[in-house]
Amino acid sequence: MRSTAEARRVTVLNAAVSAFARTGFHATPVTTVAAAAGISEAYVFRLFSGKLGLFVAAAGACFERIALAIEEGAERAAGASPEEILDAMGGAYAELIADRDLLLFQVQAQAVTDIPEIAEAVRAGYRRVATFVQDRAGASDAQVQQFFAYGQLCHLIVTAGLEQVPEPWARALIAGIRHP
Amino acid sequence: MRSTAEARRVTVLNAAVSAFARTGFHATPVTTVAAAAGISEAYVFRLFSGKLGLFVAAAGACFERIALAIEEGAERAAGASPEEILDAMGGAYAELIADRDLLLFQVQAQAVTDIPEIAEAVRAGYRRVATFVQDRAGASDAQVQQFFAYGQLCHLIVTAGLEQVPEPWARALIAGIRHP
DNA sequence: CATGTATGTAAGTGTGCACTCACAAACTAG
DNA sequence: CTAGTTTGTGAGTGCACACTTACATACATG
Repeated sequence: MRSTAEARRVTVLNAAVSAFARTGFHATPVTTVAAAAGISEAYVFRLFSGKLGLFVAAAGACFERIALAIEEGAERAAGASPEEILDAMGGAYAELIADRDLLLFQVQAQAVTDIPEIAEAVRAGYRRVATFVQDRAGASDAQVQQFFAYGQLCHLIVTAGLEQVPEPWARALIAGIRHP
Repeated sequence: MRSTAEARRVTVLNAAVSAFARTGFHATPVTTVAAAAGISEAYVFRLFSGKLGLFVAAAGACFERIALAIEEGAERAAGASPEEILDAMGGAYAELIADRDLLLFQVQAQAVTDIPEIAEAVRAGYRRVATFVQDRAGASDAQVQQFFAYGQLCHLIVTAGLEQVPEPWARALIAGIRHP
């Protein structure tokens, strides 16, 4: 035994988040994930229940990492006002998605919510993050809503590549957003 | 000649926006679009330059309809304050995406921006809408940004099916958003 | 060492789908 | 009527990819 199955699963999930982030569920062959993880395609199918199971597990890993980062951000602003805590959470999130994999994976997951298992995974992910933001920051409904609205705006900025667009409309959409 | 090629193209594009909205670029066979348009798959390939050409043309049609709706909304609030014009535009947009095809198509398009032609089509679409909002409403950068941020929040609400979720975090994200 | 179990893979199999081609029917122009 | 153009399709072709099966190799335990 070179490795335990559980350790392999972690490796594969990291590769899966990256691969699915780039090309999405349907356009990402399992072979690509397997190659990135350094194992055979057949073994991926033994470790996860089909491509769908792999994607759902990757979604879990993705939101897990997001939730952890936001919790960490909240730690740094412990005891401050809701606005300051939200700001710290936003900063932690901005740092986390600098490499774009986690952001793009969310976009890809939202695009395949016609598959019920994925829709449920997406809801579960946002449930975890949203309830935490609401409880931990002590933020109002409107503040939580705003937090997620501008988070979703980041998705547009990154997928459309607006950082590279010098025109005024693009600059307006980017203005003040951290790190897209 | 039953119909002219140009008329067929319009029919096919309507079918394409609907079909791609539901299952996305990679998971939507051209056969599905052809069947919905009532013609053969082979003829779709003659009318458009491949599946990619069809998707890009559908994106054009999608943003065209969005732009028209927003312009119409602006008409109704002609001469009012920026806030009121933005509100009228938002209302017109909310009406338009009641059937969800146009909203879901945008989500699907954003998910396949790794294909350069699609990325450019997405940018062109948002360029048109954003510049119009900015110019016509006379809105500040921050107002335009907010307009799009809450528009993107609608994408999340619809794809994750949050209207059906009774939990507090979901209610907070939906609160005050028109018609999702 | 023998037996059992977990880790790992090479080599298929079947299917779905993008795209093509040869051909047909309708319409137009002279 | 004939010749040419446009609209339209049925029947392929080839390839990519999800998933399986049979088999190999490492490690543990008695």
